[in-house]
Amino acid sequence: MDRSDNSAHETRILDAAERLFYARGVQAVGMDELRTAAGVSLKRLYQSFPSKEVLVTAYLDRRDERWLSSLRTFVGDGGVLEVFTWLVQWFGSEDFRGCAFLNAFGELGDQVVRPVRRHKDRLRAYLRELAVREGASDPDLRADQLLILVDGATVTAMLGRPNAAGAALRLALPDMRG
Amino acid sequence: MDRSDNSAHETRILDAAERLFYARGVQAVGMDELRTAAGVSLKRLYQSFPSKEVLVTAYLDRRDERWLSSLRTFVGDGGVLEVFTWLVQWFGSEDFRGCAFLNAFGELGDQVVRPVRRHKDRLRAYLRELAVREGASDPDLRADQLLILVDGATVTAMLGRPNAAGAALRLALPDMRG
DNA sequence: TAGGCTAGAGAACGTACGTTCTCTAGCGCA
DNA sequence: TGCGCTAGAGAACGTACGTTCTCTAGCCTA
Repeated sequence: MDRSDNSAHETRILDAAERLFYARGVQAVGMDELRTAAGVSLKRLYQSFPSKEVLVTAYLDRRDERWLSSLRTFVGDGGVLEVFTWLVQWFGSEDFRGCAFLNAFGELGDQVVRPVRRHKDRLRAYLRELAVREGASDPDLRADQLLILVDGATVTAMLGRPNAAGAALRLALPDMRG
Repeated sequence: MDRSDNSAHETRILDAAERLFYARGVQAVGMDELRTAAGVSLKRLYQSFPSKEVLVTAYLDRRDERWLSSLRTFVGDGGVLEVFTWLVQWFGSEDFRGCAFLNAFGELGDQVVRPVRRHKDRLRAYLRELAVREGASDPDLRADQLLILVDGATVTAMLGRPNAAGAALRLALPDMRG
């Protein structure tokens, strides 16, 4: 079995891990259930990821990559308005359950602080780019504020408030109409 | 042993539960460690709270009560500025580790959704009072926005950004100086 | 065809933990 | 003094789960 097959297995494992960990939390999902969902043997699962902790980190890192690049692609040359439009779509998706990174941190604490912080740092860096692009007078403050609005809207939406993204958008762009 | 002694035990148990659950998460703390920290026997622990799930709910409900009444007391006749001043103090406290309710929800999901939602509903109701008091034209929207700012600042502060409360305050009161 | 390598299925192992049970010491009271 | 009640300490039980081990079937090669 060659390298490309191996990474195909890793992909299947990470797909299952993301679906299950995000939907139900890390500790609620056992390695055995994960093996079944991924359709690989326990042996191969442990060959690909030598412990659950390693798998959790890999899950978060890949989610960071994909989540941010989905956002970037959607926003394109746009700005803050497009960010919140993307959030509305995300919040409305069937399996939305808040921020995977905040949830993981609440559950596992220091054990995942590195990938969680990395994700939020990268998100903030992107928001700072947008702040610069829109000509903010203090891009660092603006980035902090946008991060607060994105995370605040996300956790509020998680608990079922329908209009979280809209309310946050009006704080981000107070001069908007509508 | 009479009723008042019993509730003294419950207080000791809830004190230990709050300290340990908040600091390390619910699943990371076993009933045995909790018993030791509270200084009661396992038998009494289970007499007071017949299962861990019941104890977790009681912990959250009591924290809701105390957290909100601490905020209310501090704010007094004041307004949004005082809310964020209180947040700054909270964020700076030694054992701050984000919002106990959001952390519990990330960890336990539907199992705690009732007390978590209850807490956020009560917080939003209080913020709506403040919105009315300050003469907001749309108190419901204003309450949603303040809730987003409070929660957003809390999770951002949890991950180590120093000025979260300040940045949020400037969104809440854009005309503030300083 | 024989031999050995690989991979999968799942049994097995060790540990942790929620919950219950047992044993004993002390105390109130006849 | 003897009896019974209570409470505490911690052993014990059952289960779940992370991780490793075993067994077997198939396949590649000489």
